[in-house]
Amino acid sequence: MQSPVPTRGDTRRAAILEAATEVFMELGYAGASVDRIVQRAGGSKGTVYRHFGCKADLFAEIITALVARMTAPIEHQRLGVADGAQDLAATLARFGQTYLDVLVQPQSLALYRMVIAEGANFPDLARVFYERGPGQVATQLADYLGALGGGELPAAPGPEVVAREFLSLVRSDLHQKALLGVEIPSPDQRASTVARAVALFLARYQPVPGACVGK
Amino acid sequence: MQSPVPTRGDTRRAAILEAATEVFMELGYAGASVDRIVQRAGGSKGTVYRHFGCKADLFAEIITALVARMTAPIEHQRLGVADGAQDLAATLARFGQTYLDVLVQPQSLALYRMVIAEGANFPDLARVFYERGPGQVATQLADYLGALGGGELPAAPGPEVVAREFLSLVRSDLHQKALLGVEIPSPDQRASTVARAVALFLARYQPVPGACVGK
DNA sequence: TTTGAATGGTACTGTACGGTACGGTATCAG
DNA sequence: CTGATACCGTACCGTACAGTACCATTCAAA
Repeated sequence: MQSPVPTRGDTRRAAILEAATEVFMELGYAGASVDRIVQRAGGSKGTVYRHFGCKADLFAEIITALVARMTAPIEHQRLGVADGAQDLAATLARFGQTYLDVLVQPQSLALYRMVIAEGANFPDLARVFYERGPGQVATQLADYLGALGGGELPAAPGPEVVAREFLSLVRSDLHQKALLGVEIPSPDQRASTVARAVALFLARYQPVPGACVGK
Repeated sequence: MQSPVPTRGDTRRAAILEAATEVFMELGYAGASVDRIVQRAGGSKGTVYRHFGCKADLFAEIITALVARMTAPIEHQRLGVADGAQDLAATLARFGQTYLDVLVQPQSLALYRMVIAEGANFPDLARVFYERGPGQVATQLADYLGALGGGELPAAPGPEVVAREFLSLVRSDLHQKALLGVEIPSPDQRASTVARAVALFLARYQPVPGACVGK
């Protein structure tokens, strides 16, 4: 990938990225000044512009890095079909819990706020954020559900739609409230929300064998 | 309420409010300059400051007005229990459809973006927005569901939680995608999403009489 | 018609920002 | 040791912004 021994430039670049990430997450793109970033990173303004060209490019690089960092714990959840379908409930619960925990952590909230706030000024960035972030998570879950086969889940609307339904149940309104700064949900709240999402989801898509399937 | 014949000050004030609303919704709070608002409203800068004091106060007044305007079509849906419970599906569908249509219209999206973007700088405003906006809608639906009685809906988690589950199903990920500017959902998409939300919701909470209630 | 308040137009102040220029200094390869 | 390159510190430029000051004009009430 890259040289194992970081040059001086690499160190400086990393320090600027780290400081800028913090400042951007605290103040947003418009609210963060380059001078403030330099102040936290140490060093000089010219170095920032030599490495990143302009404030917008620095921002773009940070956002894409943050998306990857945010989705990492979720993508790391390898949704194996081999476990068998009777573990569907447990798998969904685990996946949903990780998803929700990631969503409401402060860094994710700051990232969401930045992308939503600057979406009009950085349309490409907003698209990349969605595709590599929420969209990717939905696709991951959809692939798992699709691989389970039609035996368990009715393929009526396609696994993508079903996956998005589940994820929206998991988000509930906790994500919205957290985004607005109204309330950060407690771990208990999150756990019970996930549990209810799984129950509601399976009540529809995994009827007990022998039960009457409505309509 | 107020004098039926508007004074000159009233008309001027209204014109400024209208122009400022447009500019704020297009450019956000930080991106909108007072000069730009004056340019669109006509008149002079001094008049703006005489009527509203400062930019932040003007913004606050506009946000609260927008919340009321946004929720009006939803609150206007009087959820009557008298219709009987067999119309639960139709009621939910109608309510959910109105809710989703309102959510993805450009003005609502602009409002959400502004509040999320400036939530850190206007924490009180964010709280008011949530309580009088999404929170109020959820309460409205919860009151209806609660009034239906335990016969139809198991009061297990309380109607508030159940209402929020339904609304999150209706939002699905359409609201998120629209907020990010990735995709404005078509009327067909919205309708089918609402239909699926109702079906999924009722499959759990309104089992066909005589059917086996899982667990 | 007169009088006082509200308005329009414009110029202004102070400040903050993104970005650049430049001289002195540290780092590293040859 | 020598040269080239990157870095630091700082000063600077142009611009944009929120908010104020001032005066001529317009409006509405008496």
